[in-house]
Amino acid sequence: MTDVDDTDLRVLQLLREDGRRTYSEMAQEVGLSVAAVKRRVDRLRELGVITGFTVEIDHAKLGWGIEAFTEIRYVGTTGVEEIMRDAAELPEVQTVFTIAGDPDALVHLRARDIGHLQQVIDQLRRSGTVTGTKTLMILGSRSRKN
Amino acid sequence: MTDVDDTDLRVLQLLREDGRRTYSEMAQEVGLSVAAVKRRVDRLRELGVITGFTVEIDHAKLGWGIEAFTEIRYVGTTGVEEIMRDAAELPEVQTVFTIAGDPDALVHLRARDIGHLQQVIDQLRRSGTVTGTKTLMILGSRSRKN
DNA sequence: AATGAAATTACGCTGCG
DNA sequence: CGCAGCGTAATTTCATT
Repeated sequence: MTDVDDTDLRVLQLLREDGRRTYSEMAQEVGLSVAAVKRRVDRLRELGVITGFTVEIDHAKLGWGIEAFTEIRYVGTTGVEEIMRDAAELPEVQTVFTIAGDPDALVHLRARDIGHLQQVIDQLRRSGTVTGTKTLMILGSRSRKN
Repeated sequence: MTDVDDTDLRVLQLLREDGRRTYSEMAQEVGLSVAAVKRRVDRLRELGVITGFTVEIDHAKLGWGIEAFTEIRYVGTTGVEEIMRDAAELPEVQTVFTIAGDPDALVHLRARDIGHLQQVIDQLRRSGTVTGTKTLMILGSRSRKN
């Protein structure tokens, strides 16, 4: 497959913790030169292991305090591509997961308030071939930090 | 609460697209000086709007091709903190979401293969006060890129 | 209070061994 | 992979509105 060694994994780990880490800092951590670390990161990008870098945002602080998952069921003729396209259009949709079995999709949503959430769910239900939804309200979450 | 203006939002958007963008590049985009953009980013970090930066990884390319959500139900006496702690221990657990109602938690998992996934689910079921699980296998996903 | 310009420091990048 | 040199970016300071 792809040959990624332990040093690559350590570099990835360091970048997961802080995606803006400097090469110099990582070089010290893994005991290589700055150039060597840069070459590894470049290579991981070319391999497609690293798909990008991004900022982590506290959406609640931006006034988007509501978070939910909505399970969606579609009529049997609906294709995966169609599901993805429909749902991923809305700005409130964080991620669309297509699922094997039941439900057909799981959509991660963010909204300003409950009213806004209801509006988004209504839009999802209206779009085409949806037969039903079930929404799970998220109270909190914890991602692995280390 | 927090005053975040349109320029801040544009900077956040630029950092969402590429978390390693230079201040110079963003400065040109938003029509401010490099120093002004840096100060805004620093301020957004202090406000807690920006919680960090990270790398986006194609886990399948690292041999973790299996992705799933597992809904978990607990006995009535189980507290939220306990749920978080138990589940977030495992390295296969990406994120633990606590849910209002039924189920009690939704856990985003990654594993190397189906056998590995089953092993992880068994561990979750064993840990303490779990009364039942239902696992949704993820076939694909699409996050909002723009 | 937030900005831009300038100066200093640090880092990114490339070619060569 | 490391080293070295040059260009670019980050960061701090200072002056301005």
